[in-house]
Amino acid sequence: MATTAPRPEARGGESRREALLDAAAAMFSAKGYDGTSIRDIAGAVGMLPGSLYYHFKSKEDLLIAVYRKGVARFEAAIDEALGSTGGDPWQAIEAACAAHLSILLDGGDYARIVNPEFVRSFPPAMLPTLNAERDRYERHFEKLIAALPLDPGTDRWLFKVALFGSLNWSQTWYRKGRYSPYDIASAFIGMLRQTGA
Amino acid sequence: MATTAPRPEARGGESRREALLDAAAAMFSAKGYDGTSIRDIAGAVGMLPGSLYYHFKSKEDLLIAVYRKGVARFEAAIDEALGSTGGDPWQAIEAACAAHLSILLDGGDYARIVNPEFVRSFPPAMLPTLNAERDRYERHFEKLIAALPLDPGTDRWLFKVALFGSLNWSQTWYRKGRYSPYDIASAFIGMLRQTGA
DNA sequence: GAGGCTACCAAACAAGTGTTTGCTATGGCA
DNA sequence: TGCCATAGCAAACACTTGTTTGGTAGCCTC
Repeated sequence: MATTAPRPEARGGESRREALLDAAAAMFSAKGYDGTSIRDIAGAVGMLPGSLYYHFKSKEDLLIAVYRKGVARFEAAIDEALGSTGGDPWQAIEAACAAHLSILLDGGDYARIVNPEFVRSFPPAMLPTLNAERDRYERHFEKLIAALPLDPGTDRWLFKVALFGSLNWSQTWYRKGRYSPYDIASAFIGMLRQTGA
Repeated sequence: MATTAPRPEARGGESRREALLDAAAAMFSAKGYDGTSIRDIAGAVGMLPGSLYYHFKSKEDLLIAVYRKGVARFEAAIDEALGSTGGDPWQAIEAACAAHLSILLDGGDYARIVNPEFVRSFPPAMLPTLNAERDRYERHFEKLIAALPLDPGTDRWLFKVALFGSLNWSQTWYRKGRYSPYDIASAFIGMLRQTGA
């Protein structure tokens, strides 16, 4: 919970804003956007509700900031994963999937918020802003899929949504222990791999 | 919206309860559980908020009733689909997937509510009740997967969650027109089918 | 035609919501 | 020493929420 905050009581500049973000991410992911009140979030960092409005101009503004941080984590993870992969396209996409899963499943509270099905519970007015953010991320995968040697008849777009479905759905059933993110990525890609091999 | 209601102004017995369920399903699926108020639902059928409590003892009670109807639609659909299939296990699961998708994507408002990611936005106390309902449904698919001739190394449980992920995720991207539920089921099973064939 | 059941109205209740406002203690800078 | 931005407190505002309560019009039955 307490990140590496300098001192709790310090009149600390950027760290207070960061603490609010952490608290918001934790409570949004645990109780949903509507289920979390400004009072909850402010209270979690020892602040009064009104004071939060010094740092964020609205509750929606706070959510957007949390969401952006979430997407950034995913992007950083696959950037790193793709940096250390050879030229084999199947190996590349497996690495990207493993990175995606490791953030989705063990990436903390920020990651849980990026799930589109979670996003549906947000105020509809925010959807365009948030989706644009996520679309950019998904384009990395489209490139990787374009490089795969698939059967000629395979619809690559359907391939993408099938893969993304399997990956993102794992949030629903995943529990720590039995499978690692890498196990899952390897198994899923294995099931799809026979195609054209 | 207006189903086949007898007469709007009728002091109608069971049909009024049904009308409330329809309105609740529509609004829950459109604006979420928290985003929908008792006043919205009652107003949609020309009722005052307090009157709704004659038919349902609480908002949660109403949600459970809607959810039950949703699950029932899925079960009826695959029961029917499996009734008219031959002995080929791949054909059977493809038919079940198509039935599942046709309800998920074109089955109206009730179906949208059954999605586990949607359920996460409900009051946590209701989760056990709702999940038990859904687990029973998923067991149909486990049986179908058990009958598939897969590679020896394939983890059938992971196969199930991968397939379910692909299917249920389609709610996120599906738009009427381009692909039919049957197209999607056929393509997804096709991608997984090479295994052991 | 009296009683009771069904289905609903009308009005309120208490609690919680996001947000605004006015004010103040603190610390750096000139 | 005086000034000003920072960061937050304290208290209220206007509104919405799920729910309860008391009453009542219409119908069916005896």
